[in-house]
Amino acid sequence: MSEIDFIDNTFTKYGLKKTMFRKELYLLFYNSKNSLSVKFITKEFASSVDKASIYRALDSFEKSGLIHKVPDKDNLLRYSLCQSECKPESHSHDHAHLLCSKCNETFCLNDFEFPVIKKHKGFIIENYQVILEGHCLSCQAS
Amino acid sequence: MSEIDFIDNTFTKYGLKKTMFRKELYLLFYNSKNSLSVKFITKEFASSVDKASIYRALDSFEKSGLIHKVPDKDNLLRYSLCQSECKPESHSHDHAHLLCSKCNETFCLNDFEFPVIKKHKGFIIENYQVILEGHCLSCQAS
DNA sequence: TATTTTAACGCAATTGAGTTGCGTTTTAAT
DNA sequence: ATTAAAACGCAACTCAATTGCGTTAAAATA
Repeated sequence: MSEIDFIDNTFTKYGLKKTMFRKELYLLFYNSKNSLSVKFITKEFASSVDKASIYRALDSFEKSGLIHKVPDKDNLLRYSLCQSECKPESHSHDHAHLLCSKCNETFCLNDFEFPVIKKHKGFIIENYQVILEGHCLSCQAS
Repeated sequence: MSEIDFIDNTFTKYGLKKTMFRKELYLLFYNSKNSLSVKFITKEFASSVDKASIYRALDSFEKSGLIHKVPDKDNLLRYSLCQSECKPESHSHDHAHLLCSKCNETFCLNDFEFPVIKKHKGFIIENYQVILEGHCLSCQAS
């Protein structure tokens, strides 16, 4: 299956309208190992796409379960492709995120194991968010 | 020791200038069980204090090790009193935070234990941030 | 294929949290 | 009492993110 067909199928599956820009945006996520910041995406599309369209597309991708928000040191919007199957109303992102304090990049640690606790001192815990701050591989070398 | 004396001592200890507003702000933290948002603080001081002064005071409190940032669902600034002894350049906040998705309140879980991992797949981990989303005690009743 | 419906788009204006510059006031040091 | 330093109020500003609206492109229907 070609790249184009793959995207078409994915968009059909998730009920997304197939516009030029949105297909290219998805491709950007697909070809990227890490998460993408709005700033990066904006640069990538230069002046060809309005920022409002970018924000709306990201929002729509997230709502449909294609991408998910990832934490950012400066509290800016940043997204990453969902690894597992996510649905509009049920994202399952119990994986941890690593924030590299040198390059400021965010990595999804999909295989990071964390003890699941449902209750703590009466609190009912439904969701985890684990952020690990440290140094990524490429930043240790330098 | 009276409340006033206590605040005076604390400010002397942390090298903070004793202004009327800052002492009241500290008292607000001291008398509050949970973390405080800037919005709440602003309302509390109504129009008597400028928002710039609030932001500057919070910043100064944090830098001196009196309060620490806590996560917020909407990524807004929110602070909480440091429990343990913190110093300007060495905050130790390895406790988890609970975000109640009903009342949107944030709680410090100072006694929450989690495994300390220094390395994961080559990443060097220096700091943790654990956020538990769920329901607090008072919101379970309703 | 032509027509209608629906959602995405571009553009401009707006929001709102947080910051900064600056002259003035208050606190602390001398 | 005088001087130095930090905090204050006010206004202007920054910048990410959002919203309104008329236009354009994609999907549904005839």
